[in-house]
Amino acid sequence: MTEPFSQRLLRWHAPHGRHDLPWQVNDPYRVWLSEIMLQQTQVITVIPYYARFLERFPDIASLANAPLDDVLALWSGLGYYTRARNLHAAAVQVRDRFAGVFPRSPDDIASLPGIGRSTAAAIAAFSYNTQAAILDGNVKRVLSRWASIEGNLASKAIENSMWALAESLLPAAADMPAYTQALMDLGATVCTPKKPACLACPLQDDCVAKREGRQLELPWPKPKKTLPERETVMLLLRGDDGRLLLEQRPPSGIWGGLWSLPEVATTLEAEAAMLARFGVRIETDAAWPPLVHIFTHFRLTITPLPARVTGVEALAEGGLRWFSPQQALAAGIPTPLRRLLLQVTDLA
DNA sequence: AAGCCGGGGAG
DNA sequence: CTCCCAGGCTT
Repeated sequence: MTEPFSQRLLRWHAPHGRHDLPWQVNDPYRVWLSEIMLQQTQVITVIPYYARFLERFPDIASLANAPLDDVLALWSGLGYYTRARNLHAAAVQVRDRFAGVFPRSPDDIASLPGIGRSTAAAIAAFSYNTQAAILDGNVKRVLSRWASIEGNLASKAIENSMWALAESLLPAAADMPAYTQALMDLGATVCTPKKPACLACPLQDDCVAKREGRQLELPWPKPKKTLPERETVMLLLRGDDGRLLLEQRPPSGIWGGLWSLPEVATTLEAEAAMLARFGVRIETDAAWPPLVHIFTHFRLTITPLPARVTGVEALAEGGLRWFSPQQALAAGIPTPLRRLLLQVTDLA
């Protein structure tokens, strides 16, 4: 009779798991913040953002009472900016709906914006020893191999069965924090996508994929599609004092809520478009060489177009604002603009 | 059920 | 280059 799934994981985790990550503390705010930052983002990337964020917003109250722009500025470069918007909105809800105390039940936690079933379970398990299962990319890979689950992991049927399996494997409440961490660590360090270290795995004895030698065939790969190509022209509108004119983007969509350069479809229509949209007269110079930015779902070619503003009376309208290069770098801006600004400041 | 939403690490 | 990461929300 082999030891239960959870006990083998716990026994493996004690010597081989990750025990010194900065958010491994008994504080729901820090756990929550880390879980949001870690959504679709690797640990090594998150660590410096997490430290800066916590220094500026040490508790939920300071986050709830801060302007959204300050939150976005600290999120700048991390991507998926809806996470920052939801994080701020959720802090406000904790303040107003839960009297400033982070909620305890998974359902209450998942009622906050940006927190779904898996993230709510992780927060509750780490903070309150709650017996709730997580189901993230790591767990899906581990379970799909261990139980030899075929099919597209994104499909509803597969997902439902994996939730049920994950719930059935939970240990006693006191073991939930270590168990939840162990599952993540196993997926990140042993049951990896490319070269799983099955001989180091505590689940190798009853892993169906291992037994059948099909570790590399599971989980099924996501159907891939070719990246669409898009193009845009970003206006480098500089004032006599060297400042740049930025436009705040709409709340939803790419780079939602961030400050970026005004965009037009083509270099030829730049002057007419700026006049029509903002009542601003500009004169353009020669375009700079384009730079390419890769998203998950498309490839964006950006042509920087330097220009001068010749009529400034309408600038209060339309979400436009002057930024010095240093101010812009400290604001919530998308990564390609950060790269572009570093070129500009080098030239200045 | 499928699409949208960033950026970067790793191989 | 490709794959995918401590997913959730919208349609």
